[in-house]
Amino acid sequence: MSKEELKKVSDTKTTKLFKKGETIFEENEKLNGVFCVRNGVSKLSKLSPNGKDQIVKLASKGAVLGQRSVIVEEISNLSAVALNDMEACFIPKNAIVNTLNANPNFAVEVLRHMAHDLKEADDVIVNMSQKTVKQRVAEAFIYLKNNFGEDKNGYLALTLSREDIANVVGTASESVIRIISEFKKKGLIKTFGKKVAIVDPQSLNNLAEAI
Amino acid sequence: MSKEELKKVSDTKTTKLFKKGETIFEENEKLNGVFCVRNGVSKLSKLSPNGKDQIVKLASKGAVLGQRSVIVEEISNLSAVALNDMEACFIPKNAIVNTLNANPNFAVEVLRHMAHDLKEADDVIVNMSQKTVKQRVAEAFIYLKNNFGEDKNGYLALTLSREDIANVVGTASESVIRIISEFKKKGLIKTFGKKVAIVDPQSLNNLAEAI
DNA sequence: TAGAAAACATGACAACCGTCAGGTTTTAAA
DNA sequence: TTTAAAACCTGACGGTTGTCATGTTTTCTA
Repeated sequence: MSKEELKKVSDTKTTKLFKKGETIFEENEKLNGVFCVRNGVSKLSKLSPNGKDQIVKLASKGAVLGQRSVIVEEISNLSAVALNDMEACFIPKNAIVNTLNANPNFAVEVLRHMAHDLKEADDVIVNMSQKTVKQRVAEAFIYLKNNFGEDKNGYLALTLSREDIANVVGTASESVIRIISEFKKKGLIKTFGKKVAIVDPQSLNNLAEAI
Repeated sequence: MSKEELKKVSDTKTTKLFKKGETIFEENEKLNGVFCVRNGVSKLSKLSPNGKDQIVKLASKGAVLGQRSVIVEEISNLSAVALNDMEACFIPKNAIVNTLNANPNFAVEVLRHMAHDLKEADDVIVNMSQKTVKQRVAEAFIYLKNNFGEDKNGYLALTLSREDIANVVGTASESVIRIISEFKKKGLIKTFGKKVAIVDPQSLNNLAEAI
């Protein structure tokens, strides 16, 4: 969603706080507005019939949660949970709808944003179906580095539990744990508690992209 | 894309014909317009680094090909190939852009459509990552029935090669072949040449959805 | 701070699935 | 119609990955 356009609306709104682990909204919930992330990171996930959670997207500062469902006026197809303490402002549905109608450029802005999301989703589909679990874990680390950066010591700024990594990658947490220890042995990454640091980005990337 | 809105534009355009197997556009191609499917079915696929093609979507009558790329003004992230003889009309980029700006409702219509695609993509991600190949093949047959129907003899109206099914499901063609013969033995489906008919929809559905 | 709960870790094992290799059948083209 | 190519099919085999079981460490809370 357009930062400029949305800023006008969101600046008038108060900020809500969500603690780590708190649910922002659930799957199949009727949303009467969207949440604009000011701070922190949220996981957007969907429950599979087999009872496992699949994380579809990680949303951080600037991202808008629930816009898809609000626009098509459907119940949410995803649930949103805070991965760390979050600040987000709530924008009621009618504010969105009004702006969409009043400002023609706004719709196009939102459209562009959703088109981008759609492309990313296509990429995820290809990765999920064509790559091995090991490749996907490697890619997840690269993604985390590119999108959330590293702390002063070179560790990934966003720390996910093994379980969450498994839910991003679509595998079992045991597999993630095993792959992490394999990557450590090979000198591709290092860890400190739950934190992960990429040691050899080149090799990790080769592994993720290669045949 | 809105049928009403688009109809105004598309009716003024002549129809292009594509033979079975013919390429409509390729990945990384710069598109200067979109294709509106009048007849026939196209596969939209993306090449994975491992050299395999992943079919992301099947587009039939009423679908618009290339709109995502045209809207964000990027080169195409997918390639489009005709699965059978097709009729499609070409709508140049500027016609789209003009209509987007001129008609505020049009943008919202397109937005809704893209929001729908995005939800479907999310579902595909979950299926790909959480279901077994067997479940995905079962689901593919159900999908083909629901979206393209059956012929007078009860066979799926859209006949895909084993290879194409494999590319939809994200597996090897051998696996698809093996699973098809297993489904036949179990009385879930029957085949006639390349054609497939669903014999026991209930059991097939259970298999696709179950734990 | 102690105890409980959650997260992390590792081994064993079987099922799943991709690959290779060899066939047969179907399709398309000469 | 003959021939070549493509598609289909099956078996064998090994690597990958999910599951279960069990133990350790970390985190949370009373």
